[in-house]
Amino acid sequence: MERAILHLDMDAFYASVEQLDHPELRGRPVVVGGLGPRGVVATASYEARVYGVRSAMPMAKARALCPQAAFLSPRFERYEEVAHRIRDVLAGYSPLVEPLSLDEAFVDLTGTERLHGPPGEVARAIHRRIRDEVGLSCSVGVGPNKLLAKLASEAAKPGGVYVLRPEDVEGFLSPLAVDRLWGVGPRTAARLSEHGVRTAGDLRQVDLGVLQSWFGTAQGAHLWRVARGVDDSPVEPEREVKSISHEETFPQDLVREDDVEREVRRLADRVAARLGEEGMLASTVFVKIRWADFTTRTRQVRLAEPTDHPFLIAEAALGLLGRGGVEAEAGIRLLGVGLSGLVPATFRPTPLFAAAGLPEVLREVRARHGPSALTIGLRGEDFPRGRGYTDPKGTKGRERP
DNA sequence: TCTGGGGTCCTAGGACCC
DNA sequence: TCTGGGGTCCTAGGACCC
Repeated sequence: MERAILHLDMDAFYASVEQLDHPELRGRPVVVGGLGPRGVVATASYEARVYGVRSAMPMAKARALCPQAAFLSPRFERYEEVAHRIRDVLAGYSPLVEPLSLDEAFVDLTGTERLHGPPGEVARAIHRRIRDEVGLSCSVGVGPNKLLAKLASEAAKPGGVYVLRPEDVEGFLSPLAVDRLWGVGPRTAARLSEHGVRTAGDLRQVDLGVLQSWFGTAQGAHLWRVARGVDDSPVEPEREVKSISHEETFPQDLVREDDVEREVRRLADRVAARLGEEGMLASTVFVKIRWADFTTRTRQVRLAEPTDHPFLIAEAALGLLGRGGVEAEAGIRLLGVGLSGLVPATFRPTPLFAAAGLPEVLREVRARHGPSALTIGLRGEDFPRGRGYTDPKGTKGRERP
C-alpha cells in the first residue's frame, strides 16, 4: 500500500521561540548558542543568516559577522515546552508521530484520509495551526516515505508546504546534490565526488556492486536506495533510549589531575541521575576525552553487573581514564561520561553491598530540595572497590595526591 | 574563528568457544 | 598433533544526524 508520510521541520526553532517570547527581538538577528569562549551557534534566525551566520559556527565568528545580533544562551526547558505543544497538534492527525529532535517530527498519515482528508490538506492544516496556535513558522513536507518527506520539507523551507507525488520523485531527486541525501555527509560526498558523482542522478547511474566495493555492503546498499528515493523504514513513535551521556568542553584546558577527577565525578553524577530518572541501569560505562590538540579518544568497559550508582560509574570512568594516561602533559579540552547497555531497573540484581540504596536517597533529596541540594563529597577510597565493575587491566590502584 | 552536545549506526579486529 | 572456520561478545573509532 502506498504510504503517506509527513515531515515537520520548525524554522530556526530556538531563535524563533526567543522572538516569540521577546517581541522586541522580532525582525532582528538572533543567535542562540554557547556564549562562552568556546561556544558555537545552535540556531541563527533568518535575519542573522543574511549575514552568513550558520549553525555549528564558532560564536566568535558569528559575532564578527553580525555584531548587532542578540546573542542568547539556549533555554531548553522552554523549547521542550513548545515542542510538546507542537506534538499535541500532530497527535490530532495520527497516532504514529515520531519526534526526531525538539524541532522535527515524522507523522504517518497512511490510511487517515477518510478521517482527516488528503495528506496535502492535512499538511496545510498543520502548517496553519502551528502558526495560529503556537505562533511559529514551520516547513512541512509530504512524501511516500520518510526519506522523501524530509527532502520535501527541505524544499518547502522556509515556511512552506511541499507535497511530493510518487510520479515526480525521479525528477525531484535527480538534480539534488548528494550531500542533501540522508546519510551522506561531507566525507561520503567528497569520496563520491572523486568518482565524478555529484548529484542523486549521477548516483543512480552507479551499480549496486560498484557502490558496495567503494563503501562496503551496508553503506553501498544505503546509497543505492537513497539515490532512488527508496526507504521502507517505519515511523516509530516509541524509540528506546540506547545510551545516556554528558560531556563538557571547559573554558580553559584542564591540566591538574585533581581537577580531572572532580569533573569526572560531577559528570558521572549527572548521567547517573538521568539514568535513574529513566528507571534504567547501565551495563557499560564509557568516557570521552579530547586533548588540547583536538585529538579525541573513547574508552569503554563492561561492568560485572548493571548499575545506576554514581560512585561505581565514576570509579569505572576514572579507571578508564587512568588507562589512557591522564598524566600526559597536554591539557584536556573536553571530558565526557556515558552509559550504554541500558536495562530496566526492574532487572536490578541483588545488592552486593549496603550502600546500594544511595541512588534512591539522592533522588529523593534532590526531588525535595532541588538538584544542587546534595553533591557527592566522598572519595573513591571510601567506597568498596573491586566488586561492582570489571577492571581487566588492574589499573584501579592509582596514586592520589 | 579554532572547532558544542546529544545521540545512532556501522566497521573492524581480537578474544573466545565450538 | 595441527589446522580451519563460524558465531558471538567486546572494544575503539568514525561517519552522520539535529
